[in-house]
Amino acid sequence: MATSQSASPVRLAAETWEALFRAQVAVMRRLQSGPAFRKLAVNEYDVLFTLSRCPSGWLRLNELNDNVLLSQSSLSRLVERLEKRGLVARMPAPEDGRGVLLKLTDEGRELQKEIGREHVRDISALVAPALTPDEQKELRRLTDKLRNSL
Amino acid sequence: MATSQSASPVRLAAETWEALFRAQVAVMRRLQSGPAFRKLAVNEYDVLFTLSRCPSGWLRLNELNDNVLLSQSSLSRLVERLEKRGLVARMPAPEDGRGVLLKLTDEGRELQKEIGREHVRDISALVAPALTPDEQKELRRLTDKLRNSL
DNA sequence: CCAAATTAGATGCATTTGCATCTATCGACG
DNA sequence: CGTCGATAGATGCAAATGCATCTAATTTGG
Repeated sequence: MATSQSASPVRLAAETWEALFRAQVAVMRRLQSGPAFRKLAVNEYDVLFTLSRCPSGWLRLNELNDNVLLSQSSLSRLVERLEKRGLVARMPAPEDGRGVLLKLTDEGRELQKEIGREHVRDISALVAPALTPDEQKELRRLTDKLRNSL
Repeated sequence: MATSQSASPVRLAAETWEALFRAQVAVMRRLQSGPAFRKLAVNEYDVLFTLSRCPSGWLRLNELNDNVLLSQSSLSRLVERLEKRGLVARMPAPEDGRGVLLKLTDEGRELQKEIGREHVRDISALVAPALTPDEQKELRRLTDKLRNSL
Protein backbone atom coordinates (compact mmCIF):
# COMPACT_ATOMS: atom_id res chain seq x y z
CA MET A 1 0.00 0.00 0.00
CA ALA A 2 2.18 2.82 -1.19
CA THR A 3 -0.78 5.05 -2.03
CA SER A 4 -0.82 7.64 0.71
CA GLN A 5 -3.35 10.45 0.72
CA SER A 6 -1.73 13.05 -1.47
CA ALA A 7 0.83 10.95 -3.27
CA SER A 8 -0.37 12.06 -6.68
CA PRO A 9 0.81 15.46 -7.85
CA VAL A 10 -2.57 16.01 -9.45
CA ARG A 11 -4.35 15.36 -6.21
CA LEU A 12 -2.00 17.59 -4.25
CA ALA A 13 -2.60 20.46 -6.66
CA ALA A 14 -6.36 19.98 -6.42
CA GLU A 15 -6.29 19.92 -2.63
CA THR A 16 -4.11 23.00 -2.57
CA TRP A 17 -6.49 24.89 -4.81
CA GLU A 18 -9.49 23.82 -2.81
CA ALA A 19 -7.93 24.99 0.43
CA LEU A 20 -7.06 28.34 -1.13
CA PHE A 21 -10.50 28.73 -2.61
CA ARG A 22 -12.37 27.86 0.59
CA ALA A 23 -10.24 30.21 2.62
CA GLN A 24 -10.98 32.97 0.17
CA VAL A 25 -14.71 32.25 0.36
CA ALA A 26 -14.69 32.18 4.15
CA VAL A 27 -12.77 35.44 4.53
CA MET A 28 -14.67 37.20 1.76
CA ARG A 29 -18.02 36.22 3.19
CA ARG A 30 -17.12 37.92 6.45
CA LEU A 31 -15.62 40.97 4.79
CA GLN A 32 -18.48 41.73 2.47
CA SER A 33 -21.12 41.42 5.13
CA GLY A 34 -19.35 44.00 7.27
CA PRO A 35 -20.34 47.66 7.43
CA ALA A 36 -17.46 48.75 5.18
CA PHE A 37 -19.44 47.83 2.06
CA ARG A 38 -22.65 49.63 2.77
CA LYS A 39 -22.08 52.26 0.16
CA LEU A 40 -20.34 50.19 -2.50
CA ALA A 41 -20.29 46.56 -3.58
CA VAL A 42 -16.99 44.73 -3.19
CA ASN A 43 -16.37 44.63 -6.94
CA GLU A 44 -17.02 48.34 -7.18
CA TYR A 45 -14.67 49.08 -4.34
CA ASP A 46 -12.08 46.86 -5.95
CA VAL A 47 -12.14 48.98 -9.09
CA LEU A 48 -11.65 52.15 -7.08
CA PHE A 49 -8.86 50.48 -5.14
CA THR A 50 -7.06 49.34 -8.28
CA LEU A 51 -7.32 52.82 -9.73
CA SER A 52 -5.95 54.31 -6.51
CA ARG A 53 -2.89 52.08 -6.79
CA CYS A 54 -2.20 53.03 -10.39
CA PRO A 55 0.91 55.23 -10.63
CA SER A 56 -0.17 57.31 -13.60
CA GLY A 57 -3.69 57.66 -12.26
CA TRP A 58 -5.15 56.47 -15.57
CA LEU A 59 -5.92 52.86 -16.35
CA ARG A 60 -7.27 51.09 -19.39
CA LEU A 61 -10.58 49.32 -19.03
CA ASN A 62 -9.17 46.04 -20.29
CA GLU A 63 -6.29 46.16 -17.82
CA LEU A 64 -8.78 46.62 -15.02
CA ASN A 65 -10.58 43.57 -16.26
CA ASP A 66 -7.59 41.36 -15.48
CA ASN A 67 -7.83 42.19 -11.79
CA VAL A 68 -11.51 41.60 -11.30
CA LEU A 69 -13.57 38.44 -11.60
CA LEU A 70 -16.14 39.94 -13.93
CA SER A 71 -16.94 39.56 -17.60
CA GLN A 72 -16.00 42.38 -19.92
CA SER A 73 -19.59 43.49 -20.31
CA SER A 74 -20.25 43.49 -16.59
CA LEU A 75 -17.17 45.58 -15.96
CA SER A 76 -18.27 47.98 -18.68
CA ARG A 77 -21.58 48.52 -16.92
CA LEU A 78 -20.04 48.63 -13.47
CA VAL A 79 -17.79 51.45 -14.63
CA GLU A 80 -20.78 53.16 -16.18
CA ARG A 81 -22.46 53.09 -12.76
CA LEU A 82 -19.37 54.44 -11.04
CA GLU A 83 -19.21 57.25 -13.56
CA LYS A 84 -22.87 58.11 -13.02
CA ARG A 85 -22.16 58.34 -9.29
CA GLY A 86 -19.28 60.70 -9.99
CA LEU A 87 -16.61 58.36 -8.60
CA VAL A 88 -14.58 57.85 -11.79
CA ALA A 89 -13.95 59.81 -14.97
CA ARG A 90 -13.43 58.50 -18.50
CA MET A 91 -11.23 59.69 -21.32
CA PRO A 92 -10.67 58.19 -24.76
CA ALA A 93 -7.22 56.60 -24.89
CA PRO A 94 -4.85 58.90 -26.75
CA GLU A 95 -2.84 56.18 -28.48
CA ASP A 96 -5.71 53.81 -29.27
CA GLY A 97 -9.00 55.08 -30.62
CA ARG A 98 -10.81 52.01 -29.34
CA GLY A 99 -9.64 52.30 -25.77
CA VAL A 100 -10.95 54.10 -22.74
CA LEU A 101 -8.88 55.46 -19.88
CA LEU A 102 -10.25 55.69 -16.38
CA LYS A 103 -9.27 57.61 -13.31
CA LEU A 104 -10.66 58.37 -9.89
CA THR A 105 -12.42 61.64 -9.30
CA ASP A 106 -11.67 63.48 -6.06
CA GLU A 107 -14.91 62.14 -4.67
CA GLY A 108 -13.97 58.64 -5.78
CA ARG A 109 -10.60 58.92 -4.13
CA GLU A 110 -12.19 60.09 -0.89
CA LEU A 111 -14.66 57.25 -0.85
CA GLN A 112 -11.95 54.71 -1.63
CA LYS A 113 -9.87 55.93 1.26
CA GLU A 114 -12.81 55.98 3.60
CA ILE A 115 -13.90 52.43 2.79
CA GLY A 116 -10.30 51.30 2.53
CA ARG A 117 -9.46 52.30 6.09
CA GLU A 118 -12.34 50.30 7.46
CA HIS A 119 -11.71 47.42 5.09
CA VAL A 120 -8.08 47.13 6.16
CA ARG A 121 -9.11 47.02 9.79
CA ASP A 122 -11.60 44.24 9.05
CA ILE A 123 -8.96 42.26 7.16
CA SER A 124 -6.49 42.64 9.95
CA ALA A 125 -9.02 41.50 12.51
CA LEU A 126 -9.50 38.28 10.56
CA VAL A 127 -5.99 37.51 9.35
CA ALA A 128 -3.73 38.68 12.15
CA PRO A 129 -5.13 36.36 14.83
CA ALA A 130 -5.02 33.42 12.43
CA LEU A 131 -1.43 33.45 11.22
CA THR A 132 1.88 34.60 12.65
CA PRO A 133 3.67 37.40 10.80
CA ASP A 134 6.07 34.88 9.29
CA GLU A 135 3.22 32.71 8.16
CA GLN A 136 1.52 35.70 6.61
CA LYS A 137 4.67 36.59 4.73
CA GLU A 138 4.99 33.04 3.49
CA LEU A 139 1.36 32.95 2.42
CA ARG A 140 1.83 36.20 0.57
CA ARG A 141 4.95 34.88 -1.11
CA LEU A 142 3.27 31.65 -2.21
CA THR A 143 0.12 33.28 -3.56
CA ASP A 144 2.17 35.90 -5.39
CA LYS A 145 4.31 33.18 -6.89
CA LEU A 146 1.24 31.27 -7.98
CA ARG A 147 -0.31 34.31 -9.58
CA ASN A 148 2.88 35.39 -11.31
CA SER A 149 3.42 32.02 -12.87
CA LEU A 150 0.10 32.08 -14.69
CA MET B 1 12.33 56.78 9.95
CA ALA B 2 11.64 53.30 11.28
CA THR B 3 8.56 52.80 9.10
CA SER B 4 9.61 50.15 6.61
CA GLN B 5 7.17 48.78 4.04
CA SER B 6 5.35 46.08 5.97
CA ALA B 7 6.35 46.98 9.46
CA SER B 8 2.76 47.40 10.56
CA PRO B 9 0.88 44.21 11.39
CA VAL B 10 -2.23 45.76 9.91
CA ARG B 11 -0.51 46.43 6.64
CA LEU B 12 1.02 42.97 6.51
CA ALA B 13 -2.38 41.37 7.01
CA ALA B 14 -3.88 43.54 4.27
CA GLU B 15 -1.11 42.68 1.84
CA THR B 16 -1.44 39.01 2.65
CA TRP B 17 -5.14 39.06 1.99
CA GLU B 18 -4.73 40.97 -1.22
CA ALA B 19 -2.18 38.48 -2.52
CA LEU B 20 -4.48 35.60 -1.63
CA PHE B 21 -7.46 37.27 -3.20
CA ARG B 22 -5.70 38.17 -6.46
CA ALA B 23 -4.30 34.68 -6.81
CA GLN B 24 -7.77 33.28 -6.35
CA VAL B 25 -9.17 35.65 -8.98
CA ALA B 26 -6.42 34.82 -11.46
CA VAL B 27 -6.75 31.07 -11.07
CA MET B 28 -10.54 31.13 -11.00
CA ARG B 29 -10.73 33.27 -14.12
CA ARG B 30 -8.78 30.64 -16.02
CA LEU B 31 -10.67 27.72 -14.56
CA GLN B 32 -14.14 29.00 -15.23
CA SER B 33 -13.42 29.94 -18.83
CA GLY B 34 -12.24 26.42 -19.58
CA PRO B 35 -14.39 23.78 -21.24
CA ALA B 36 -15.08 21.99 -17.94
CA PHE B 37 -17.87 24.44 -17.08
CA ARG B 38 -19.85 24.33 -20.29
CA LYS B 39 -22.71 22.45 -18.77
CA LEU B 40 -22.72 23.96 -15.29
CA ALA B 41 -21.70 27.24 -13.67
CA VAL B 42 -18.88 27.07 -11.14
CA ASN B 43 -21.21 27.70 -8.19
CA GLU B 44 -23.52 24.96 -9.38
CA TYR B 45 -20.66 22.55 -9.76
CA ASP B 46 -19.45 23.51 -6.31
CA VAL B 47 -22.76 22.48 -4.79
CA LEU B 48 -22.60 19.10 -6.52
CA PHE B 49 -19.00 18.71 -5.41
CA THR B 50 -19.80 19.50 -1.79
CA LEU B 51 -22.66 17.03 -1.84
CA SER B 52 -20.38 14.39 -3.34
CA ARG B 53 -17.98 14.83 -0.44
CA CYS B 54 -20.68 14.50 2.19
CA PRO B 55 -20.36 11.19 4.06
CA SER B 56 -24.05 10.63 4.74
CA GLY B 57 -25.01 11.78 1.27
CA TRP B 58 -27.54 14.22 2.69
CA LEU B 59 -26.73 17.82 3.52
CA ARG B 60 -28.72 20.68 4.97
CA LEU B 61 -29.25 23.70 2.79
CA ASN B 62 -27.85 26.06 5.41
CA GLU B 63 -24.70 23.98 5.81
CA LEU B 64 -24.17 24.16 2.08
CA ASN B 65 -24.47 27.89 2.32
CA ASP B 66 -21.34 28.13 4.46
CA ASN B 67 -19.22 26.71 1.67
CA VAL B 68 -20.44 28.88 -1.15
CA LEU B 69 -20.14 32.62 -1.70
CA LEU B 70 -23.84 33.14 -2.32
CA SER B 71 -26.69 34.68 -0.37
CA GLN B 72 -29.24 32.38 1.18
CA SER B 73 -31.87 33.29 -1.39
CA SER B 74 -29.53 32.77 -4.33
CA LEU B 75 -28.55 29.36 -3.04
CA SER B 76 -32.21 28.50 -2.59
CA ARG B 77 -32.85 29.27 -6.24
CA LEU B 78 -29.68 27.63 -7.43
CA VAL B 79 -30.76 24.41 -5.74
CA GLU B 80 -34.20 24.80 -7.25
CA ARG B 81 -32.57 24.90 -10.69
CA LEU B 82 -30.43 21.85 -9.96
CA GLU B 83 -33.50 19.99 -8.85
CA LYS B 84 -35.37 20.93 -12.02
CA ARG B 85 -32.46 19.55 -14.02
CA GLY B 86 -32.65 16.33 -12.08
CA LEU B 87 -29.20 16.66 -10.52
CA VAL B 88 -30.20 16.82 -6.86
CA ALA B 89 -33.13 15.59 -4.79
CA ARG B 90 -34.75 17.23 -1.77
CA MET B 91 -36.27 15.81 1.35
CA PRO B 92 -37.73 17.57 4.37
CA ALA B 93 -35.34 17.25 7.31
CA PRO B 94 -36.60 14.57 9.65
CA GLU B 95 -35.52 16.25 12.88
CA ASP B 96 -36.39 19.82 11.92
CA GLY B 97 -39.59 20.70 10.18
CA ARG B 98 -38.10 23.89 8.79
CA GLY B 99 -35.07 22.25 7.21
CA VAL B 100 -34.45 20.70 3.83
CA LEU B 101 -32.01 17.90 3.10
CA LEU B 102 -30.29 17.56 -0.26
CA LYS B 103 -28.52 14.76 -2.01
CA LEU B 104 -27.14 14.03 -5.44
CA THR B 105 -29.20 11.98 -7.85
CA ASP B 106 -27.38 9.35 -9.88
CA GLU B 107 -27.35 11.75 -12.79
CA GLY B 108 -25.98 14.50 -10.58
CA ARG B 109 -23.25 12.22 -9.31
CA GLU B 110 -22.30 11.27 -12.86
CA LEU B 111 -22.13 14.87 -13.98
CA GLN B 112 -20.10 15.86 -10.93
CA LYS B 113 -17.57 13.14 -11.64
CA GLU B 114 -17.38 14.00 -15.30
CA ILE B 115 -16.79 17.70 -14.69
CA GLY B 116 -14.61 16.95 -11.68
CA ARG B 117 -12.12 14.89 -13.65
CA GLU B 118 -11.61 17.67 -16.16
CA HIS B 119 -11.61 20.32 -13.46
CA VAL B 120 -8.88 18.56 -11.51
CA ARG B 121 -6.74 18.31 -14.63
CA ASP B 122 -7.18 22.04 -15.26
CA ILE B 123 -6.24 22.86 -11.68
CA SER B 124 -3.18 20.69 -11.83
CA ALA B 125 -2.06 22.29 -15.07
CA LEU B 126 -2.17 25.70 -13.37
CA VAL B 127 -0.87 24.93 -9.89
CA ALA B 128 1.70 22.18 -10.39
CA PRO B 129 4.04 24.21 -12.63
CA ALA B 130 3.79 27.20 -10.30
CA LEU B 131 4.72 25.72 -6.94
CA THR B 132 6.86 22.83 -5.79
CA PRO B 133 5.11 20.02 -3.91
CA ASP B 134 6.46 21.33 -0.63
CA GLU B 135 5.24 24.82 -1.43
CA GLN B 136 1.83 23.46 -2.30
CA LYS B 137 1.66 21.61 1.00
CA GLU B 138 2.63 24.74 2.85
CA LEU B 139 0.07 26.82 0.98
CA ARG B 140 -2.58 24.26 1.80
CA ARG B 141 -1.56 24.28 5.43
CA LEU B 142 -1.65 28.06 5.71
CA THR B 143 -4.99 28.51 3.97
CA ASP B 144 -6.51 25.72 6.05
CA LYS B 145 -5.20 27.35 9.18
CA LEU B 146 -6.62 30.70 8.13
CA ARG B 147 -10.01 29.24 7.40
CA ASN B 148 -10.16 27.16 10.55
CA SER B 149 -9.38 30.11 12.75
CA LEU B 150 -12.38 32.11 11.56
C1' DC C 1 -1.78 50.16 -49.47
C1' DC C 2 -5.79 47.44 -48.88
C1' DA C 3 -8.62 43.39 -47.22
C1' DA C 4 -9.07 40.23 -43.47
C1' DA C 5 -8.57 39.16 -38.88
C1' DT C 6 -8.17 40.89 -34.21
C1' DT C 7 -9.07 43.80 -30.33
C1' DA C 8 -11.61 47.38 -27.28
C1' DG C 9 -15.60 48.44 -25.62
C1' DA C 10 -20.91 49.02 -25.75
C1' DT C 11 -25.56 47.07 -25.86
C1' DG C 12 -29.95 43.93 -26.19
C1' DC C 13 -31.69 40.39 -23.66
C1' DA C 14 -32.29 36.43 -20.72
C1' DT C 15 -30.52 34.60 -16.45
C1' DT C 16 -28.73 35.08 -11.87
C1' DT C 17 -28.19 37.54 -7.70
C1' DG C 18 -29.28 40.01 -3.45
C1' DC C 19 -32.35 42.59 -0.36
C1' DA C 20 -36.39 42.73 1.98
C1' DT C 21 -39.99 40.27 3.48
C1' DC C 22 -42.99 36.32 4.35
C1' DT C 23 -44.29 31.71 6.33
C1' DA C 24 -43.46 27.96 9.17
C1' DT C 25 -41.07 25.71 12.72
C1' DC C 26 -38.08 25.54 16.66
C1' DG C 27 -36.31 26.76 21.24
C1' DA C 28 -36.28 29.48 25.46
C1' DC C 29 -38.58 31.18 29.27
C1' DG C 30 -42.31 32.52 32.31
C1' DC D 1 -48.16 24.58 28.24
C1' DG D 2 -48.38 29.31 25.70
C1' DT D 3 -46.11 33.29 24.09
C1' DC D 4 -42.07 35.37 22.00
C1' DG D 5 -37.74 35.77 19.75
C1' DA D 6 -34.72 33.21 16.62
C1' DT D 7 -33.86 30.22 12.66
C1' DA D 8 -34.70 27.72 7.94
C1' DG D 9 -36.08 28.39 3.76
C1' DA D 10 -39.10 30.52 -0.08
C1' DT D 11 -40.56 34.47 -2.88
C1' DG D 12 -41.50 39.33 -5.08
C1' DC D 13 -38.87 42.50 -7.17
C1' DA D 14 -35.16 45.44 -8.59
C1' DA D 15 -30.37 45.31 -9.75
C1' DA D 16 -26.28 42.98 -11.49
C1' DT D 17 -24.27 39.58 -14.52
C1' DG D 18 -22.99 36.98 -18.71
C1' DC D 19 -23.60 35.63 -23.47
C1' DA D 20 -23.99 36.90 -27.98
C1' DT D 21 -23.52 40.43 -30.92
C1' DC D 22 -22.49 45.00 -32.71
C1' DT D 23 -19.50 49.02 -33.99
C1' DA D 24 -15.29 51.06 -34.50
C1' DA D 25 -10.36 51.14 -34.50
C1' DT D 26 -6.08 48.61 -34.99
C1' DT D 27 -2.93 45.18 -36.65
C1' DT D 28 -1.45 41.77 -39.95
C1' DG D 29 -0.28 39.68 -44.38
C1' DG D 30 -0.37 39.82 -49.06
